[in-house]
Amino acid sequence: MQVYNTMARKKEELVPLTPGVIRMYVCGPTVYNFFHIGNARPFVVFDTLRRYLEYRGYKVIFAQNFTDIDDKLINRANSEGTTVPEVAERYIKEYYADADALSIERATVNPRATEHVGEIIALVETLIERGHAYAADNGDVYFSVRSFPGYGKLSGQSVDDLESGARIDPTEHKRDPLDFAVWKGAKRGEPYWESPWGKGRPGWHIECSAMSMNILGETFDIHAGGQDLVFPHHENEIAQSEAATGKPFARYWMHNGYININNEKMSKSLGNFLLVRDIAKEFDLEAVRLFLLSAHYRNPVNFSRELVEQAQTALGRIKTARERLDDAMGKPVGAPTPEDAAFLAAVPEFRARFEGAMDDDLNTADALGVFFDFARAVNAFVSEPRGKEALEAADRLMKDVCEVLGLLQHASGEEFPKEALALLEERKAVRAAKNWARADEIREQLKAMGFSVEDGKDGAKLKRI
RNA sequence: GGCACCAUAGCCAAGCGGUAAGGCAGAGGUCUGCAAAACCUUCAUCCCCGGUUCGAUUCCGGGUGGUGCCUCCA
Repeated sequence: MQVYNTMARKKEELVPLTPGVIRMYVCGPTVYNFFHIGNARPFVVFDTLRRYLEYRGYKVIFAQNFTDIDDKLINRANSEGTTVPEVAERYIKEYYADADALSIERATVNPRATEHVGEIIALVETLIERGHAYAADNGDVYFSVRSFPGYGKLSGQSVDDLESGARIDPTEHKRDPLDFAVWKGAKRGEPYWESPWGKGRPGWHIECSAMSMNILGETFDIHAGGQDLVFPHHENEIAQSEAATGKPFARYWMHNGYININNEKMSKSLGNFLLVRDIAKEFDLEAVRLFLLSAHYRNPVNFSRELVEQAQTALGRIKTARERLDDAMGKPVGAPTPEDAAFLAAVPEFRARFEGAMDDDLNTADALGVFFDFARAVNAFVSEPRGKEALEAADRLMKDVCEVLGLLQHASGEEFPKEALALLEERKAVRAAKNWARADEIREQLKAMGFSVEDGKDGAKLKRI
């Protein structure tokens, strides 16, 4: 599989450190609120990468952190008159609720910064010992950017260019404006941990270094996140980690593009961010997932209600193909036909095309194109009774593709209300009697109840609209 | 100023040297009591100008028009 490595600025063959095992780390949410659609993109994209790697037979050790201590949590706790752990606990729970609705699989590990403070302190101590960090007199500890020669290698910035644009916050005690905090001395009323530099808490960047290296090792395979994390977050992670260990940190850096809202950048400062929780009130989040996968992950995408509606309709196509295949499997015909043989021969071709797309830097847009081609072939194929073998081959590919893309993963065993079923029965009777007026009336009634009726060869089917 | 990115049909979006995937919307048709769903058919020479090449949407140069990072942010 080829993967675009931000560090190399090109696609590279993904070769894991340990054959058969992929160790990957994705920067997770700061849990001070529900997460927004912009957060959702990396979660969905790299969940899909993880699913595909597992489909390919890798054992994937997937770590995604929760940042559960920082200014935003402290502010939230203060404004609510509650505590930081209470805020964190609440939004971690809500993270899982939204993630589940987006069919994002649970990570192998979800480390929390507050559970790794000991390791963070140890890492800071190492940096100080090695001359890469220094304690300021206010209890802060800063990383000395100019002590690490490779600084800027991920983002392609030179230290001198950065220097000219840097600002110095007068409340900080840096020796160099480029330096950044790896440990923050506690201010009055803030949560703190005891450390060799007094009471304080971890800086943001150091958390990810400490957690990723502790869980995945000093060198691991993939580190991923949103494009906006390239600088400074990931640049700083590299500096801290490699300065401390003297070894390469992550081997492949993957970054997803932005989401715009109605053609406008979504950002905290603009205040136009859209919570996944709110989108879920109007749309099936699986449609949102499909929408997110319908463009290549490195390209920017624009989010609008119209586009999600399109995705929702497209998702319906896939659902229909799945249902039609299920129906056909319920009553296979005995002897294989030439059509069966032809279809059976075509299935591996679809699979190969799908894998080819995914192998090419996770080209989910292309892969979806293959999937829709396949769905059409399935729909055409099952318009007549077919042999078991061909149907099962279709079923396996359909399941594999859905599993990799994380579509149609929600349990569908929904029950229709009794009244609806009774109306459907009545309609069957009046249709037999060719009472079309009453039949149409019932169809309207069902529509008002939220169901559509589709008359097929084997009777009518109810569908939730 | 430094570092990157993008420009493909009404909308969204792949492709990136050999003559334009897929989805949504639209048109015609098959099926249907009528619909719906499904299927079939149909719907683009790829921002502009140069260059390289037998051949360019695809490579190079120059424009034009957008965007991002360099500051908390996925």
